[in-house]
Amino acid sequence: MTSQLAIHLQNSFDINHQELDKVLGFFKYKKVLKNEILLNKNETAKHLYFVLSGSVRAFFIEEDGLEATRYIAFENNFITSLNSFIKQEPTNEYLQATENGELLALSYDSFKTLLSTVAIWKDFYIKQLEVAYTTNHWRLESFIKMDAKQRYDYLIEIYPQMIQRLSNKTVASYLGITQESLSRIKVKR
Amino acid sequence: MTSQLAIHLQNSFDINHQELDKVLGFFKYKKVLKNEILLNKNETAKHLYFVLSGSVRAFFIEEDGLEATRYIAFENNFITSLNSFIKQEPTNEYLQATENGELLALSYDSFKTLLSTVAIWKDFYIKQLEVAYTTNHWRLESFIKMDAKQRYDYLIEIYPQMIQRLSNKTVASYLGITQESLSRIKVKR
DNA sequence: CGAGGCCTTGACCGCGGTCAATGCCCGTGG
DNA sequence: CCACGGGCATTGACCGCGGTCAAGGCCTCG
Repeated sequence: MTSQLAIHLQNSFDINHQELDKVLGFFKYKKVLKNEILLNKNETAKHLYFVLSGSVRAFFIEEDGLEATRYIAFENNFITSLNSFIKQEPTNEYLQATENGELLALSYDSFKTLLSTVAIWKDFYIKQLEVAYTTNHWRLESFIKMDAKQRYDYLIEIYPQMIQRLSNKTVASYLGITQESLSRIKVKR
Repeated sequence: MTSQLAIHLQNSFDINHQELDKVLGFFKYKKVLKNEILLNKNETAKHLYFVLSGSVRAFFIEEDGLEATRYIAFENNFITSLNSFIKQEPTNEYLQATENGELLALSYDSFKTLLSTVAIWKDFYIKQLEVAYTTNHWRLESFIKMDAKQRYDYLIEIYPQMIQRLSNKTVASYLGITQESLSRIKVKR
């Protein structure tokens, strides 16, 4: 089950077989059901997940009870509550499977071990941080310069799978609007 | 002039004198005037700046001509157009001094050299990425869950210097609102 | 087959943007 | 040193996007 991750890593890094085996050995397979919670608010993120199939989202709940989705990881992407994972402090967000699927989980301890024992793992981590930063940066920009309809149109262009595979409720919470607004936007196209 | 940076690095890292000297040697001193542009849209970010005094902001211009400020660095903080710097691709934002001040500039080539020759520099870079990610993450969250007045109140609490030292126009563009709205918010307090 | 969650539609409203006018501050040059 | 000009701040009138509340229909799953 780790071959999918192996391919992913080899595509991104010049990693030799020894290193690869050592890295893969630390990941644990995990099956998840739609709506299953992987991490709760106020807990500390103890795992970094690699999505083999299905999808996982990170979201937080506002005072008024509305959900806001920060990030959704599909196949071959990593996800965790990064702020919490980095500092090993309690998180303010939830991780939840948005479809039935399969994951590979890397514990924080294993992550640290890899950082200090496998040289290339530092480069991997840097790459992850760069991607996470870039993604977030782009999202912030889109929130500032686009209205809801523009964000929706752009999402269709960039991540059509998000609209196809997820509920309107989840998509709306990712766009930062209510279900009702999303519903109205869709008829206007 | 590099002693200020030396202190900053020693506070954050277990860096020895050899490494420190090597690192400091790559930074170049630069005096800047208020409103001076350090990087233009469509250029590639060739430097990472450390702010000795004054402040520098990163902003982009929306289609309608409105400015949106992404980040403002005060004393003892680093700034660049990170997406552009990482990939050495053209940026879509501007870097501008918001006060008269002094900087230390590290070129991209020097940065790469440090990454491959000074082991601890990788840790420095990881730390920078983590901080940049965390800052951006927090900003995105504040845009989603707070209205303009709440963001302003929070800014006063967290970065009072921003309101004290910068023009309303700049503060408004950082809050993602117009000058007029900021003006109205201030009388309401 | 029943129940609860999701989606849609309508009525209403408030936050923040737009446009415009005026006043103020400050840097620059005669 | 003063006069001028341009950018910045404030205030008012107006409006539109998107949120809120409510009702009704549909789909899914137990």
